[in-house]
Amino acid sequence: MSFERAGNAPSRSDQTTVRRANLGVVLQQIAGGEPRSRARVAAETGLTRGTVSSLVGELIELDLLRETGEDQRSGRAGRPGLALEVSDRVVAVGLEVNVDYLAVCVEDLAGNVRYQKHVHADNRRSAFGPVLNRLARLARGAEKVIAAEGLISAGIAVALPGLVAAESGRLLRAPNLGWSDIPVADEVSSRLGGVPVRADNEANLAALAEHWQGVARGLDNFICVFAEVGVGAGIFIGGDLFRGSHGFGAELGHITVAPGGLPCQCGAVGCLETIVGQEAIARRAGICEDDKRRARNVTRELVRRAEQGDEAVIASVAEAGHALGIGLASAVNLFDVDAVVLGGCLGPLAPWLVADVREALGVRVLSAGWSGCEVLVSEFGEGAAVRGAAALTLRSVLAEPWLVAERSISVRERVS
Amino acid sequence: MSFERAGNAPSRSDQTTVRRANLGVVLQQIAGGEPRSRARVAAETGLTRGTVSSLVGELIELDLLRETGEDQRSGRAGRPGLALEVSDRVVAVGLEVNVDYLAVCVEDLAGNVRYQKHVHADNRRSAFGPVLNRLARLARGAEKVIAAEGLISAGIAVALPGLVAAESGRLLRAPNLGWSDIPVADEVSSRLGGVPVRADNEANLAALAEHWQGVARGLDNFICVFAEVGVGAGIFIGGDLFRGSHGFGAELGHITVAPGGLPCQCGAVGCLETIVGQEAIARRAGICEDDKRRARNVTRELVRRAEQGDEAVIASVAEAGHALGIGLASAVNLFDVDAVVLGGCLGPLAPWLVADVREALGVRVLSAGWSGCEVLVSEFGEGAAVRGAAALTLRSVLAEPWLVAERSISVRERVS
DNA sequence: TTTAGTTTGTGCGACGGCCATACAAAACCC
DNA sequence: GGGTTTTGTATGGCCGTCGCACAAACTAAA
Repeated sequence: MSFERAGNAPSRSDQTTVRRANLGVVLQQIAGGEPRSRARVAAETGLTRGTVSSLVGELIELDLLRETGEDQRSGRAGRPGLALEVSDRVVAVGLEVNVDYLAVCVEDLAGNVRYQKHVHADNRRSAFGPVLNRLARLARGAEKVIAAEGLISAGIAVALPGLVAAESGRLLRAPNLGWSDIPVADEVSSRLGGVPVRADNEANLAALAEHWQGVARGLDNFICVFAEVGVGAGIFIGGDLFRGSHGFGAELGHITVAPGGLPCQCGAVGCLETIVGQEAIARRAGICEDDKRRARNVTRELVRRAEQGDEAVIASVAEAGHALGIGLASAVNLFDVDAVVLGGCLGPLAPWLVADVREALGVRVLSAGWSGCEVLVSEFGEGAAVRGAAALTLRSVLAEPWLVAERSISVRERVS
Repeated sequence: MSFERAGNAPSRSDQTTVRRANLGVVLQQIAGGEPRSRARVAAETGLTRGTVSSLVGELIELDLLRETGEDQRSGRAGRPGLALEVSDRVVAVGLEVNVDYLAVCVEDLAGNVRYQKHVHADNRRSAFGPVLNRLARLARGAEKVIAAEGLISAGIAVALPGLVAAESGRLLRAPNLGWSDIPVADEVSSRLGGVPVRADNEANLAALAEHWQGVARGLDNFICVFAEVGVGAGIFIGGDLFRGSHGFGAELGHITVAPGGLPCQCGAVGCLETIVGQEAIARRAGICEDDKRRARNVTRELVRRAEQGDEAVIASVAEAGHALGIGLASAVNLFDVDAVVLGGCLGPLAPWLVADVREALGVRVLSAGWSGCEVLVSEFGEGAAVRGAAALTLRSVLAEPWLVAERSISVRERVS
């Protein structure tokens, strides 16, 4: 008790703190745009050319940067600089467990997808053991590719459709999978020989993906709605994922939008999820269980019918858009974000609901007159969450480059 | 364009960065609890005793710390340490403009109120010029006290009932004052001879006060509802005030809780403010304009009648509690905070609405099972916002102690 | 009273980081 | 080809923390 620090006071600094911070600054500077020379990085960051040289040297040593020929700035006087780019050798593995599929991807620091696999599987009523076994098999496939191409894995993360305690990687509750209180990160880790594994909510990771390589690139404050069966959201504040005190934040699906409405699984009444979820839309549109089974993918069926002009579907989707707009307006009034990204099944359905969302936001957002809140549509298909899982690791590499040394050592030990 | 840094990348570090960070760490450590010796600070922060000695020396030089006799740890072996405490000479001035009063306070780093004044004034339809003149007169009174007692002013901040752009200190819109787009910070500053002045929303500052010296001490994540005529909120996330992208966040009053409800001033329908605001409660309780004028203070009248068992009032307040609970549940589902603080007129009315708020939160907060969200009642009366205005400056002194040198120099120049 | 043991605060040299400066290399311009 | 400009590196200086040593001040025990 007597040794705890008051509040969340920042901890002490040190010369190594300085070094680490500057390693991050330089790396992010170079990763954040086109290739740059050392001199340009120095000018942009305020560091000296000499210091940047030293930092870059260390980052090259760590395989995080590489020199790629000359800077293309033809015509100007002076010695040309050597272009520095982010390395294509350091990669991260993303995994995803969802209701009807499993997925892997391997992505490098530059944002290129180096490997990808997506397998259908009805996980609704499977026990977690066999499902995680299959997931681990996918992961080992990815590791084989990584080894074959001589890449360096910086870490593994899993996207999960439910409430996740991000620090421990424990899945607390996933109603749509029927799982509860499962230490997914540890389970996956032990199946892969003890490599460290992280886990997080799919909506959070989808938001991360949108920020990393999606439509929200460059936006530091936005909300990413991620609707499938349930409705989740990932919230970016100040360039970082907002998780709340306990990591249970952003439960947009359980905002009350219809106080006298339908009962929700969560025990309350009139939650957004009872109107906007895939199932809810399908039900209102008169799509029965048989139809769903035949189509295998509810969203695709909805899109098909909407394209054919099915009025019941179009009306149902529009109703979802309206309710979503109301819920989002509350969220925007609270978070004052620059943009809202519609993801998951809302992407394909966007043509029939964006207008309603925009209208509701225009009317209900208090600061609409000062700061318009854009409505963007995700361009990832089902891949947002896996991509985000990889991005989780990649972002932490950029923020804390010095950790790569430790990470890659542990991997090398494992391989040898 | 070519010189902007990618995203919100942290800027470069330096040895001075280290020094400044550690000055803050040491100062906050000492300010955050009972008096401590240098050795104890060293043990708690991880710094060396030597380094702490050096840092403490500089902080004493800046008048931020002082040695107060010996550490009271009788009985233990060894040389006793010299107790270090936060100085009582550095103070901040808080100002407040509200609908029916103006206020000042002078508070020191230890949280003691050194001076305080509260004057009634109907600012509803006054032009801003005369009102700010009166406010400046109050501020000069405070400055006189500061000079007389040999204190050092670290800054001035103003609490305002409306939308404020915190960086510029500009009041964008205050419906209840009838003001819009007024550079309050600059106006007050020029009336005080050019001292730097900041301005912020009253709800934000009330939240700051609750965190600084109120019921939310030690809580890093909470929402402070601040209801008077309008309903605002200040949100603390990770130990800091959350302002959103443009500083227009936390507009809890304009969350939709009754989609088919009453029209709101803001143009939307069914906003929380139409049910929970002072006027709304009074209207439902059947308190007419004459009653209000006679009582001069609507809240006190409501409390009086509720204490006498007036059923219309009690029902109206309970209805407000219910609606507030619904709105807060949405906010808690999004922000996942540890606690909710009821402030402003909700403090006195708490006995007749806390139960309803608690119940609504219990039912509607998704994570209620894992992490109970406490409902706390503010103990500040009308003083929360002024105290918060002072706290705004005091907190920044703790976080950035080295700035005090510059600040106090500018003040000394002004005085001489 | 004396002695040993413990804790505190300070002084000194070392180490590690960045900055300023100087300098060679590699382009462009005339 | 010489002058100019820009890049990248090497060197000495400055600053801040760390580790260590030491005197001061107190407790406990002989």
